[in-house]
Amino acid sequence: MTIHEMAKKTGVSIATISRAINPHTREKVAADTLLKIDQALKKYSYTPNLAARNLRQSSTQTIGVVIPFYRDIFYSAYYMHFLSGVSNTLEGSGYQFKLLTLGQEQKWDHYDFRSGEQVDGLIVSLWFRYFSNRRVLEKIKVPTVVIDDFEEDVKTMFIGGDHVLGGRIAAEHLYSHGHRRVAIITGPSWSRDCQQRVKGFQAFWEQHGETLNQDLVVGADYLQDKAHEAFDQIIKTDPKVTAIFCCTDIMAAGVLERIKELNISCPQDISVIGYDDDFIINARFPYLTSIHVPVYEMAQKAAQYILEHLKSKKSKKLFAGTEFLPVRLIERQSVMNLSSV
Amino acid sequence: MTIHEMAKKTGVSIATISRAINPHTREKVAADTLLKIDQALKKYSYTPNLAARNLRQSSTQTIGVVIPFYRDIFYSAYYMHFLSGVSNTLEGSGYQFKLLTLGQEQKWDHYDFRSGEQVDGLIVSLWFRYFSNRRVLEKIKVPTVVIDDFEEDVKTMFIGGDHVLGGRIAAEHLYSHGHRRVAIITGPSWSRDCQQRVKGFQAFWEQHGETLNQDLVVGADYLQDKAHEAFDQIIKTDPKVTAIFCCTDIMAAGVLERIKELNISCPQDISVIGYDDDFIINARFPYLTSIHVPVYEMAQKAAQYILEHLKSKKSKKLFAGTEFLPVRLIERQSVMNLSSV
DNA sequence: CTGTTAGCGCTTTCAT
DNA sequence: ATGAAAGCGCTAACAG
Repeated sequence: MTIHEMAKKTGVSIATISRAINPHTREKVAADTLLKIDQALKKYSYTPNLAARNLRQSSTQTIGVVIPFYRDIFYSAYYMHFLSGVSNTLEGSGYQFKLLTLGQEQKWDHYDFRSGEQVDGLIVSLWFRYFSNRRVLEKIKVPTVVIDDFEEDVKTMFIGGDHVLGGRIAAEHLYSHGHRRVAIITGPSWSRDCQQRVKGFQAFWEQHGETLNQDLVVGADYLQDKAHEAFDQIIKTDPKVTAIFCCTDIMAAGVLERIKELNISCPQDISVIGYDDDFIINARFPYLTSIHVPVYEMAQKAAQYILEHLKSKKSKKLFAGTEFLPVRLIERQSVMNLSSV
Repeated sequence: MTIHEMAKKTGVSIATISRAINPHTREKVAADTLLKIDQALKKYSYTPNLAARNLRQSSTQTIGVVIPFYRDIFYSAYYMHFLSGVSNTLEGSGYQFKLLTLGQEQKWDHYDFRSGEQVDGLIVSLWFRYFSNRRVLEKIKVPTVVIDDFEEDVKTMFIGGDHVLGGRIAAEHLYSHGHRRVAIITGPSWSRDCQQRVKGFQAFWEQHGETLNQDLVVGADYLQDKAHEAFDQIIKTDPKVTAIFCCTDIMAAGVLERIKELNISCPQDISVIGYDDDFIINARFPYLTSIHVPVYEMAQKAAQYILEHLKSKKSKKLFAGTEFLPVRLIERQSVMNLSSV
């Protein structure tokens, strides 16, 4: 069923059919003609050929979602929340989303991010620096919003969590619970996210007249196993540490495991606070106090921005800006209140 | 950059450019011309307009993946494995995949599953009967493979787990560990999956001269909470039950919770065997013996079938058939060996 | 080996 | 309010 066939069936021209099937031109066709056409459309269950439409309009009505596609990452619920957010805001907008999975960086080159090509807009998750190649981002020619981590000098919209705030919140929670000798387990050095968390934490700490022993800020590369060692090192450096701020739930999980191995207990002997509010980790250690990052909302916002930009075709140039959404503390039972003792 | 512009730049015709950019026609172009063209392509970073190509070839080079998109479901790792499987087999095939999320059934009507329209093929997950609307499936005009659950009379390819086998394996495991008084917690009555599991279990049981008290086969609607009640009912019916086969890990989790509440222990006091080998549940109850369903492989196979069918354009008609992949026991520590006592 | 040409199905001026 | 016609960028059949 093409538009031509429909024209023949109804005895009008293809132009009229076209007007009838496009919401914004429907009013230009007479009511009775419309009726006739609609009936025929239903009768022959006609649907327009999108490729033709896309070609003609140089747009695809789909926005691409780029995420790294490795087992470990993907199985965290993080991207599920992310996809839900995108999906739900796109629903009913007339836009679809297409998942562009990103195995190796080289795959980027296969995509050509021009308008009307494959996608009209893009939401890119740059959780891992590995993938955040400026050269690639600069090639993109459609409105893009970057999630999670960004390149300072690339002009795109960025939406992320306010991790300075997160670090601050963690610090405050520990501080208000009477902890003074604390340690931090952070991620790899390139991780801007972790830097921010640590920064926020330290800022609070110093503002309250405490000094943080820099030897107690140890990295564990986002790795659960490495957190074991990090914990050992911390304990060796200062056996009297009462709390550990882990920049990632996965590393917190490592600490919790190690703690169990060593037959000491959390929070009685030592407090732990995580970051990410990771569903999976939370299933294993349902008592882990953590900082929740609003991925779902981030995704929603990202999709909304792109939608708005696409609909108001005023400016051709890509928008830019950064937005940091507040994170919040999820208090569970892994932090001991020392003050009340 | 269009093909015309490239033709002008290189001084050849658009036909030659077209030949050069399509792998299967490259050999028809002279080596030196090819060189010249390739340089120009790179220089101007030309990429063909997919909409035009799709229109011309009536194909989209993308296959659609339809999954229900509700928070609870989506956050189980099940669909992550599923997507990984699809993604990985599609990688390098020239096909992309597009995630079609399915909120309300009505959304189906928005999609028009004709070849060259939006997708060239379809992988549909019908985990929930709710979504499996025959009318809709029959509308689909591209090669389709259905995953998880199927309509008996709709002619499509189906790939699922062999759940009769799964039930059998569970039964055998319990039996060989000396259990004779057992109960089953099953899903909602419409669930074909659960029916099969129960069927397999019962078949084994009867083959070994045992009779299964039908009052001990209770439903819990796939719900964790309802499994609490189901457990209570079982215990009330027969306090001497030694093992429970749960048709779903999520229901097993409910049982495990209830057991803990009642201050009895698994497997010492009662054995539990789950089904699905659910990552999330396994994080919480790492000792739960369960039946693993090879989702990843199912997805791979589904993608492969579609790919094959698409590449050999011999038959236009959709293929059909059913394939049940073997499931396997993942033995952990929730089943007590009564024989060795 | 290369070029010319038709046309995929649609939207959109421009006439009427 | 409707129709005629151009053309989006590409591939494939045909001719040379």
